[in-house]
Amino acid sequence: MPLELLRTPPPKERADAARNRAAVLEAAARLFAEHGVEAVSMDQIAAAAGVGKGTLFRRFGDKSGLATALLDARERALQEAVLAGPPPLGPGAPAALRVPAFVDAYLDYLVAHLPLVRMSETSTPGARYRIGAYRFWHRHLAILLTGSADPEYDAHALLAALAADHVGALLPELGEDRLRAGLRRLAHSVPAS
Amino acid sequence: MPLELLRTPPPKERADAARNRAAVLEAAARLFAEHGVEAVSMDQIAAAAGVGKGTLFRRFGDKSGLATALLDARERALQEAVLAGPPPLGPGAPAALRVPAFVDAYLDYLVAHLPLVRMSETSTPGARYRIGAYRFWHRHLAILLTGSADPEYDAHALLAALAADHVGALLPELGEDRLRAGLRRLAHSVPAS
DNA sequence: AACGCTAGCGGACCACAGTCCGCTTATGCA
DNA sequence: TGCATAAGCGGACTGTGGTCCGCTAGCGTT
Repeated sequence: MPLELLRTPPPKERADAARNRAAVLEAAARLFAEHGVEAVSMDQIAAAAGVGKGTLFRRFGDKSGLATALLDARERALQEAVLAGPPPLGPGAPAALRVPAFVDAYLDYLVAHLPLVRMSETSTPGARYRIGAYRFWHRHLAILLTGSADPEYDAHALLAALAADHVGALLPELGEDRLRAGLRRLAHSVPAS
Repeated sequence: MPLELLRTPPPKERADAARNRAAVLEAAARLFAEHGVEAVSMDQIAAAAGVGKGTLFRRFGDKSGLATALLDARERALQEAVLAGPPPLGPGAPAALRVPAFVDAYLDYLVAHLPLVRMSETSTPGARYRIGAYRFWHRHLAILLTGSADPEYDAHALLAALAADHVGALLPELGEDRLRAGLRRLAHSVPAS
């Protein structure tokens, strides 16, 4: 789903469109919370929002786009904490501390919203890598990993360990603490290579 | 998809069932090669194999199960090379060499069959981690990584960097050589932590 | 206030994955 | 060779994601 569907575009939005968008997001949030992301169909969401199916899809592209839109506020908060928040997550701390801090914070975000993130990442093959947020995190990490033989690759590798599907599978198997510890070690060892 | 659908089970298979299985695999291989995995529907495969849709699904569970079955021979060859082939991929070499050798060999396998592996891994959330082959590779790596603070976790982390979706996204972006180099560095640095 | 233009609407429609169940037929046994 | 049984078959059916296009109504203009 193209980025302009997720951020409000300069050409201002018509009043009914804005109303519908809000209604859809509200209905989706309610239904997802109530029945689980997987169990709710787009038809149901459209009906609950009092909106046609076409509207739903034109606005959000597909189901994963809707999930991404619902996550947008949360994700943006994390992005701002990284860009301008207090260290070590924000700027001011050495990279060796900022990388683990990011991994930690992102894991928090992930466990708090796993089903939604999973939906937003795994609907279509490669969807994760096309989302704007992925590019943001990748860029952030690549900059912190300057000094590695290939910061770009290492950033991708670290993010692979933070994929929703991966974390979702490991969480029940290893438990959150062990997962977090492993991730921290990884965050520590990757840039050292 | 349960494992018993993929390996021939002890209670021997009826003759027509065997014929149908072969016909389906052959038709699927041909259609996939001809039009691409994504572009072929289960209906088409059933029709081309001269078989009912029900047969198709009873035998292979779902589309990802069919992909897995098509990969089975290749994957098993790799497994045998790891279990009993010449070092450094097979036993006899030190773990510090066997891990990169595995990563290398698996990447070869992956680039040779990306669309099929992708289908087998990403059809359903978490599918990858339920396939028998994943467990095999995980176990193999965990044993080689004895000495790490958490071999189980590190094995998962290394496999995350070998996920079909991940490799599929990085291949066009970084190119195969850079990807392979990064992977090798990762294979080298992970157990050291 | 009336008008025209176009962004936006909505639900009929399509293709596809996956299920179900009454029928067929291979197989083991007498 | 004929029979009984259940493994196997196949295609009609369902629910879902996603598309399409003729109609509606918000908004800028005069």
